[in-house]
Amino acid sequence: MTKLSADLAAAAGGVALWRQVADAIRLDIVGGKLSPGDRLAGELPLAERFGVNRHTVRRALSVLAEEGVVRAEHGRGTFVSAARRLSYPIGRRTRFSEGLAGQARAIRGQLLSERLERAGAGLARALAVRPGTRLVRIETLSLADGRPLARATGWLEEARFRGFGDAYAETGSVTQALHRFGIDDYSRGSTRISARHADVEESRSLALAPGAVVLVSDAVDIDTAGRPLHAMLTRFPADRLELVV
Amino acid sequence: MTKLSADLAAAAGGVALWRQVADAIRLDIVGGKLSPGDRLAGELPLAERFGVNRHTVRRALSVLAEEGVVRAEHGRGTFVSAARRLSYPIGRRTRFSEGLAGQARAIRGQLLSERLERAGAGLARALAVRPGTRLVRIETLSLADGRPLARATGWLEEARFRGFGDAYAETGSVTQALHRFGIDDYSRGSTRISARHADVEESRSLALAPGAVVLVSDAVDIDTAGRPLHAMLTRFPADRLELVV
DNA sequence: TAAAATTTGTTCGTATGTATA
DNA sequence: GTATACATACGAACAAATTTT
Repeated sequence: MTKLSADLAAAAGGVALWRQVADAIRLDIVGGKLSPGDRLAGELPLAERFGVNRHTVRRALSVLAEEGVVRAEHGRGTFVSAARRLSYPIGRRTRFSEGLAGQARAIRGQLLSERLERAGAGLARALAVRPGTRLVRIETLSLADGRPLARATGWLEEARFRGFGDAYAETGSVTQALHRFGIDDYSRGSTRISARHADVEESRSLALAPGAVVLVSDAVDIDTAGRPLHAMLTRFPADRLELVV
Repeated sequence: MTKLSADLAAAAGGVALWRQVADAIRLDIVGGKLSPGDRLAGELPLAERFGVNRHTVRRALSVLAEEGVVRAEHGRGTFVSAARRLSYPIGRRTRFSEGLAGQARAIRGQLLSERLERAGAGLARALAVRPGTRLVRIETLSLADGRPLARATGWLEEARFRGFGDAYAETGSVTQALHRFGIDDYSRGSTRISARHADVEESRSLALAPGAVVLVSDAVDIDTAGRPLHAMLTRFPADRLELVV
């Protein structure tokens, strides 16, 4: 492991050292190098490894402790408490709850808000409608065992899906809400994946560590005839979830 | 757009305000909200929009100017110079250069280093070999029109692919290097996608903006019989590329 | 049981970076 | 450009809990 002090302090101007150290340690944990129950190296060895002061390591560890990723025990050491990332499979038949079944118990989605919107150029192309078409827009949050796993924005044609938000709110699932509108089966059209820093609203709703990274999936679900049903922009916390293609 | 000062300064401790402002503006550009040639809002309106001091906006813009994303013209304003993200298609037939053909002209890969390694538990499982098997490990960098687009680490069984690094160095392409070893066709097995902050080495080799986000693809290529050929861990700059499934 | 070594926790001081007015 | 307030990072010491010798 290279030193951070000389290299990173210069390389990553604008990002505090304690945050970089915290990110590096969290990566070891969610990446599987360290398992729940494992004891981390001592504060001094860690400070040595990253080339920073012990205070800087302590601050990083205290942040990770607040996140619930590690816990410190006076006189004994610091231990890993959280587990590794969940895997969310993406393919032609992509279903959120089914994909995570077996990895988490209680998976449910909640409706944050619903409103009407006119299709702009991009959405019109994605949904194969004329620009200006009335759309239902829903904002949702999905949780697994109480932990936020996805923050999504969805758009559907209002003419066909008036009241979709209510259906989602009651069922907690896109698949079941679509079922209420007579869609028995659907599949995934395209999925575009990118990544960036979480914005303010995402940090809050996903209960994210400050400055965290989100995976962004920009996707369209289509019916069996290939017609677009549902465009969505989903943000996943990158340290809790990975996408499997 | 919400204010950053009150919300983010508290929410994203450890990340300087000028960096958050720079990231937000860069996102508008690579996300397509602003196009090359467009004029950015003035410094004072921007300061107002983000709820920060004008000096803070100036620092953000000067960083973006150093990256080559915008250029400031004395007395006229600040203009967008860089283009939006490239799209890299991922599917059963995934080929790096083919996937980007049409979006960039000169695409080539260069070999950074090659060495021998013994398979650990994870690699052994991915390549379907016994732990301890001798592997060729190659470190590569791919560029499109001179801009670094991917930093990859690849592993292949040494018994079959001795000298793979040389073949890659000469051809600049995995597909062509495999061809030299008698592999006429191959396809993509699994692909796991995650995201995180770039580490020191990645920041350097990909010429990344400090504190940047990388998309990480952990994938295995298989031959027509379904046997694993090539395990790879590829890091893409999230603000230059998106993955399309 | 007792002493020594480890490890986390706390308190000073000082220098530099960040952000505002 | 200057001044001010706060966050960041380092260094040295000491205290308290725990394990090892």
